[in-house]
Amino acid sequence: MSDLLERLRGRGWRLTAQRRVVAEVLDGDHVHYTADEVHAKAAELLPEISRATVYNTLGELVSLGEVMEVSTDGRAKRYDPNAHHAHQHLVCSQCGTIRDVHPTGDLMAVLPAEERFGFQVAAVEVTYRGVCPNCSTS
Amino acid sequence: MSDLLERLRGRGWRLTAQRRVVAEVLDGDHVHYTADEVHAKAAELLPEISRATVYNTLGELVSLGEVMEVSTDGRAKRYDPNAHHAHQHLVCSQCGTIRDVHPTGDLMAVLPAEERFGFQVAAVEVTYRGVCPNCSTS
DNA sequence: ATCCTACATTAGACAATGTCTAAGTCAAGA
DNA sequence: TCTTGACTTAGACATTGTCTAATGTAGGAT
Repeated sequence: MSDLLERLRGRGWRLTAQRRVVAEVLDGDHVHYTADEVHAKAAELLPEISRATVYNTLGELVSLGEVMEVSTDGRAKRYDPNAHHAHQHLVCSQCGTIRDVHPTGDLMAVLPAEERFGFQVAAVEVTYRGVCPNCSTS
Repeated sequence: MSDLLERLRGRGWRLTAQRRVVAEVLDGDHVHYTADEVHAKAAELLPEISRATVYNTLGELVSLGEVMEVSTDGRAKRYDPNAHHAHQHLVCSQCGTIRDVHPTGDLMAVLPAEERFGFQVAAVEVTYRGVCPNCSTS
């Protein structure tokens, strides 16, 4: 993630303190924050950052393909910085914990041509749901 | 869908005009309405029906396993009455059209045990994304 | 057929999440 | 250092969903 900012600057991104902070919050593996969580954590580093800027910045990172948008529950969208490594998600039905997972095989190939209805299919998203070890013991 | 109401009455559901109308709106294949769309269509049949009742009724139908909740876009949830036939969804990235599709093979089986992190995995949801024939020609 | 009562419905306030606008600020090239 | 177009801000607004207290009613009991 450290070269993310350089990469974006190469694409004409103006480098501001706000964007730096948002990128810093999203740094790391297995990060799946909501926009408000990103805002809260960013505000610890840069108290005057506004909600609108966080939303704008997240939207730009998604458009640029640097961050994945995940909506596993129909509530707030979550932002996953692990966009450069294809993966899917495993979600706990009780506590909402999200793990990145890697199913085997070609998930696109299992959709037969006659089930594509003339669509040009470009992507597949998979969400596994279950109960995590923490929730199943308590 | 015609025996849905009977089935639910057998489970102790009180049969009201409002619930009848919501069930009628959801009748059919390839239906994927939002709660507000259901409300609008229900209000054509029963003008005084309230939003709260539609939300309540949809929530109950989901709990009872008669209707599936689908969130393909992080916006409004959609309600799919085709809950008794396992299927997945193919969504147009441009116009949002949703088709029911049936991938081959066992989607659960492609998640290796070492990728389950101790979860008891119960369900899998797949969303294919692409451009529909209508949008790709225009 | 009528009555009772627990369950269902209603209007509207409230909550959560996301979008937009107009005014002020600033990064980075000239 | 200056300038300018891109960025940020506060807060209004929009969308979607939830909750509450008052009122209505389905269906069993009589």
